[in-house]
Amino acid sequence: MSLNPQQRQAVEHVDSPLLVLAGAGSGKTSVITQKIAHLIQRCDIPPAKIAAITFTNKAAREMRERAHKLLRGGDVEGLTVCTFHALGLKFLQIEHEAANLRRGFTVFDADDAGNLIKELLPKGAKSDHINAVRGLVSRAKNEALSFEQAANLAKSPREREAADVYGQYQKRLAAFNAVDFDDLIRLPVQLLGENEELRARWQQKLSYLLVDEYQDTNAAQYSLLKLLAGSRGAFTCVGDDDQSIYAWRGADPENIDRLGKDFPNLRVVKLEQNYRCARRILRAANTLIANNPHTHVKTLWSQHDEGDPIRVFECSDSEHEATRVASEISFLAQKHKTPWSEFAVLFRGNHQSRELEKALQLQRIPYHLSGGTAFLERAEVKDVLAWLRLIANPDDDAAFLRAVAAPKREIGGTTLARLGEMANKLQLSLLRAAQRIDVLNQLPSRSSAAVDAFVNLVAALRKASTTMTPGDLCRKLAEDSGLLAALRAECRDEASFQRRRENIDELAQWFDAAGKGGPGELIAQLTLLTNADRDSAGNAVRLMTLHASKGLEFSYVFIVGVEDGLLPHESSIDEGRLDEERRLMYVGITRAKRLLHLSYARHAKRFGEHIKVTRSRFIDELPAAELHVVGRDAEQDAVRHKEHAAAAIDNIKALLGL
DNA sequence: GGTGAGCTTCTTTAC
DNA sequence: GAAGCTCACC
Repeated sequence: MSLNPQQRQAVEHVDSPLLVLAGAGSGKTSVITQKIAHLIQRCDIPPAKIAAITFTNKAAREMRERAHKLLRGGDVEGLTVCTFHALGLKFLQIEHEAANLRRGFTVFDADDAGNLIKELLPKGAKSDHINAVRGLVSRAKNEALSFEQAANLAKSPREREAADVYGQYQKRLAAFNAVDFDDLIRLPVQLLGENEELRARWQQKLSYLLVDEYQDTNAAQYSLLKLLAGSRGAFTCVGDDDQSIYAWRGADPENIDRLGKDFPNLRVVKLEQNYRCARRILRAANTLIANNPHTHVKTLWSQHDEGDPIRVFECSDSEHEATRVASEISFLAQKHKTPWSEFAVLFRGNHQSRELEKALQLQRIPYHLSGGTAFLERAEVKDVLAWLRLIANPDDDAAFLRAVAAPKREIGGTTLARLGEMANKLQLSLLRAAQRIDVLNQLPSRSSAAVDAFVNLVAALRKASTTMTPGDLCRKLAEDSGLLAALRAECRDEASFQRRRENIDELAQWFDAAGKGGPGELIAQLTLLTNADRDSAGNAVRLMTLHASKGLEFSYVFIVGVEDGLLPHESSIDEGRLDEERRLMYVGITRAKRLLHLSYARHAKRFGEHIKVTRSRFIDELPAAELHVVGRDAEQDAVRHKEHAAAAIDNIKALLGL
């Protein structure tokens, strides 16, 4: 692993803050991992005092693996490689007292948070409205504003309303002994900002910080970086303004320029040699991104071959498109003897994966859907998690409400409303209120017996939790709560019951593997994970969103749904945010090492209706000379592919002896 | 208090 | 065209 002069500079410069402007495929992960090695081996910094921050868990895992490979053995003991959010969580778990949190506090996921906001708004509020408020609250938090500050800064009635909701929302979170994702950054920033002793201690704890995907930091994350780094400025930020694709969640690429102002001794290194893409792919990417305004001009170049032209598939509809992509993958994999894992299919929205999965299954191509939170969103997994949350944190009302109905135990809306009222009056959480005899006595005898039975069950499990591992607790609770029995009754056939049982078991296994920590700590970590991070993908075609693909590379990349309305997305067109959509396309294109496929459908089904579709304006922005458009005769091709698919079904039937 | 028929809304993107 | 929600009925 040899470094070019710029990369070497980036690795060896440690005397002052460093910003690395790293183009796509310019080897920035190598730079970061090599720099970790350099800091440990040459600068004698203990690994436990180094933190490398990434944006996705997937990226964190990959970097950790590469660092381990590079350093071998115990040299990496204690090294922190995680996301900003995971770092914030770790901080809060250690400093929970300063944050006014009790041990085992809950991290609300986006769903929990959304439900809570919905509750705080007048009943029957439109979902637009709810989302708008939720967005505004989140934005205020991403700017590390307290609700008082947000109220002072509010300009419109809507912002004032949101600030007001923000205040109530925080009160509820505090009552639940819970935080949300945004708090994982905001609270550490607040605490470090106002508590000098704490700040000094953490600055002492961490001697060097490395931040990947720096262009995606928001105001709160930037503050966190500054607070942790302190005046020493012992950090390296690596980023690429052309790959900034998270403005919608508060990322501010201006943070790149801010760095130079806040740290006048900042050193800047540019990495412009691309080691990934064939030249034609790189030319296409450069041409596309040239349509965006730039403050930092980079010119990416590559020593690779020209490569094949970029192929553009015109399809009749998304089913046709999926079938065609699957066929092409099958064909290329055989022709070039390439493992499946060198293929990726990228799309704009998660819902687009369905059709692709169907087509891949039909052609018996192994695939792995990454990103998304499908696993954690399964009903049975959420149920078990709700129980665990409630056991770890008796004030978690959201968990109470889910657990109490999983399975059904004769406690319905009326009883819960009554219980909620009394809990409110007594300023207690639902579970604590339900534990009181005076409260139970106010309920009809049948209901109070049911509630009492539930409370006792939780107490028994809670007691059990002190002597068993979280994994075993998981299994015990699924049994004792009656969840498994209800699941068995609910499922029509044995196979689907087994599948769902396995999901619960997988959760238990995750806890077994996660090792140390009480259930509360572990659930909090789990909440931050997405599907991609749970299991190794093995030799399978990767299916993921364009956002999730950032930082990865594949020999063969297919981008599907390259249509106006999808990519660029409708709402981005409406709000005039085309630049970010273009960067998203740029990210997708630059994932490809050898061959890039773009495809679009001419007809689509939207909300059940058929509509006509125009191909993406971004395709027209690509240099025509690098493109090879295939399948203009889409209708005829669709028929061919349907026949192909039918034949595939026959094959499977034959194999199964049907 | 639980259940199913019929209604609406929904599609960005992620920690 | 699915998932979630409301409301009437058991």
